[in-house]
Amino acid sequence: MEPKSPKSDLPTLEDVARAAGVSTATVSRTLNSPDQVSEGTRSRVMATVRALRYSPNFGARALAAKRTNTYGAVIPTMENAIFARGLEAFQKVLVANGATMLVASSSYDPAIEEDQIRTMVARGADGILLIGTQRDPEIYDFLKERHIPVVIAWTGTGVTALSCVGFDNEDAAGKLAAKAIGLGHRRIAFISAYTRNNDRARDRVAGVRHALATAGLDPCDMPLLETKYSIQCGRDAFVELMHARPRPTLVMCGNDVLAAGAVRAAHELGLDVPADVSITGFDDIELATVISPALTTVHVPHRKMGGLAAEALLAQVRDNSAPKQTTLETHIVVRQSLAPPGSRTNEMAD
Amino acid sequence: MEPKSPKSDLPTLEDVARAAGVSTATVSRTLNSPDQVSEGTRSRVMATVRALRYSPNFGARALAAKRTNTYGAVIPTMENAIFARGLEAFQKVLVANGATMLVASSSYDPAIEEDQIRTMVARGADGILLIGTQRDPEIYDFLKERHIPVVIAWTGTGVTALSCVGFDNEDAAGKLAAKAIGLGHRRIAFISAYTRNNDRARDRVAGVRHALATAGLDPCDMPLLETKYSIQCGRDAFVELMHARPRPTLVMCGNDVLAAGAVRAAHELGLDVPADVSITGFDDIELATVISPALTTVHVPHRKMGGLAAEALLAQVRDNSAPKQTTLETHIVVRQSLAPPGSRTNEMAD
DNA sequence: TTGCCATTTGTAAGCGCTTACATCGCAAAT
DNA sequence: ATTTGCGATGTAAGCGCTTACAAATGGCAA
Repeated sequence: MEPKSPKSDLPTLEDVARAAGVSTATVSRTLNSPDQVSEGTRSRVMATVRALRYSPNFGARALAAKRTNTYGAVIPTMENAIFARGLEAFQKVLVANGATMLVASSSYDPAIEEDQIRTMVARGADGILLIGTQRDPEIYDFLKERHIPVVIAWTGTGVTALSCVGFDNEDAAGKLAAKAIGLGHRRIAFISAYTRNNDRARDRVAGVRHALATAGLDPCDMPLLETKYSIQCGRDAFVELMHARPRPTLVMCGNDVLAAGAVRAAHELGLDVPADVSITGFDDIELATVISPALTTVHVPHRKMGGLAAEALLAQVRDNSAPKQTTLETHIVVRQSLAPPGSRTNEMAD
Repeated sequence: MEPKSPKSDLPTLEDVARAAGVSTATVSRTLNSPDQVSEGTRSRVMATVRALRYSPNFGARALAAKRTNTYGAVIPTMENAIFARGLEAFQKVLVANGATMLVASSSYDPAIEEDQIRTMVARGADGILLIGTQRDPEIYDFLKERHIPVVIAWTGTGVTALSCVGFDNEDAAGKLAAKAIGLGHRRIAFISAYTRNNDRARDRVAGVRHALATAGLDPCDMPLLETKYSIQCGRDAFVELMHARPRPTLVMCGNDVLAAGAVRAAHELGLDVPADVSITGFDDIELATVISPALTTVHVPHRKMGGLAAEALLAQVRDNSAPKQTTLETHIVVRQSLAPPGSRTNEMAD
């Protein structure tokens, strides 16, 4: 009897093999492809595995199999309900398929994002979830060179070589604007998240501009304020926009959080929503339903997007299938914050 | 046959060593403990690393070093702003220290949580973040046996052998209740998250009961409804509680989300908050500030908690330091939803 | 000069697992 | 009876890295 490793380490594949009276290959096979092992051997090995409370060593497995069963998600921030929702769904699907999720947030900073992506790859992620398409081409090359499957979420436009699960931000925003224009709004202002590194935000603005143009209005007349993602910022932006004379009859917001801030600001200014000014959001998170008036907004299927993204990624990795583009439908949710422009709009000034 | 193994042609440590004219050990050392290598060699090796765009293989490194630099977080759900906040902070500190975060959510299900914990360990997590203390002792044994450092967040009571970064849920809820009682409230009802597997929720209820008793009231008289974590559920619970006669003058809620639902229900019932009925929350998430009336609630330093949790874990792993218990302070945030019981409380019945 | 020590670098033994390939039985086919 | 084929199992070669230990080098006190 050879003495084993001096310290009481965890049982290894070899320990199991010895105890079960088979080779390590057989143990490995019963764990990874049970159908290649005969019924009898399989149950004997499994019993031993349980008896020894064996659990495969992650590093060794990753090294030998060149697979970690781990997927990375790089998102702007978890503190944004839309990403939290999507991530939760992404993670659920991963777990249901025996995989695990790595998460990193970039705070909307391209440099940090790039760093995080490289870290994910270095950590052996088998695939990566990214938000939006806009980023340095170099990082795409890096990913391609490393053969790391990628799925882009939150946008569906302009993606060809990669998988994506998104929706048409421009079209959705355009439709909401068109609806508002149909209600009689002509003086429309927009509060957007910073568009510099955010293709979704940019697309939404573009959609509204396009709707304006289609209705014969000049898109350049639309006051546009860009700001950070927070209720307070939405509030401040709204106050500033309300200084214009004549005032806008509608303030569209790039997301529900900014819209919530706008609604609050309106209250503070003594303006009634929607009688004095209409406000719209985008995303349809719970927040949109609890404020008063509740927000008319665009519903985005965040959970579905996250879930499908995981499936797309898994398919690429496990079945080595080709990238696939999926576009999801959005729809306008009509609540109380949008109404035809009211009569009090100008009289109440000052 | 050509093995289509994806990441096959990446440079290895050995490639770098050869190109730099040194041994693999030297390259490894330059990467992991640069101060053990002479200036000249170090720069030469680093240059080669950059030239070859070398990146260490994660599996090999984990196997040889028995470390992954990866930490797991097992939380109830990311769709809850309080956990999202905490996680974001946790992750940031990890990244700042060169580590990566694995995330799994349990949906408040102990069986799933246990599974996720085991998965994290199997995935080679160097440490794990857990929410609350209540779970099968067996899983704690498992963690101890595997020598996996753990940090418990969200509660600070009753933890001794493990690190924790939390606050006193019972005390905080008790103080808020005491304040309400001081304002004159006697008929207090409570809407709680399910307490069965949630020690935080249970502690909050206990705190209120304790305050009641201290004020000479019978804690058993307090109507208590347990429900799921959602605005809608808070709404339904509130409606049900309002059927009582005489009606409660204050409905305390175990968290802000339930409170937001309660406020909405009050509006629907034509009740003014706080004139007809007061409502309080717990957590102080943004939601508390955007609804009207804004919620009087307990502020919990979620981000700080997440950040400190990461530091506690890192300290245990890197410095092999002993578990440490940290208790954070909470404080009551006074807004508009709590006021002395009003005169209309009973008259409006019927 | 010699000896000793500190510093720098090299050698090589694993770490625990997967998997290509070899082997072995045994039933079906010839 | 011999051959063939195939499923089940074993053998052993790595996978790419870390690190204990050995070796080489050079400075300096004796």
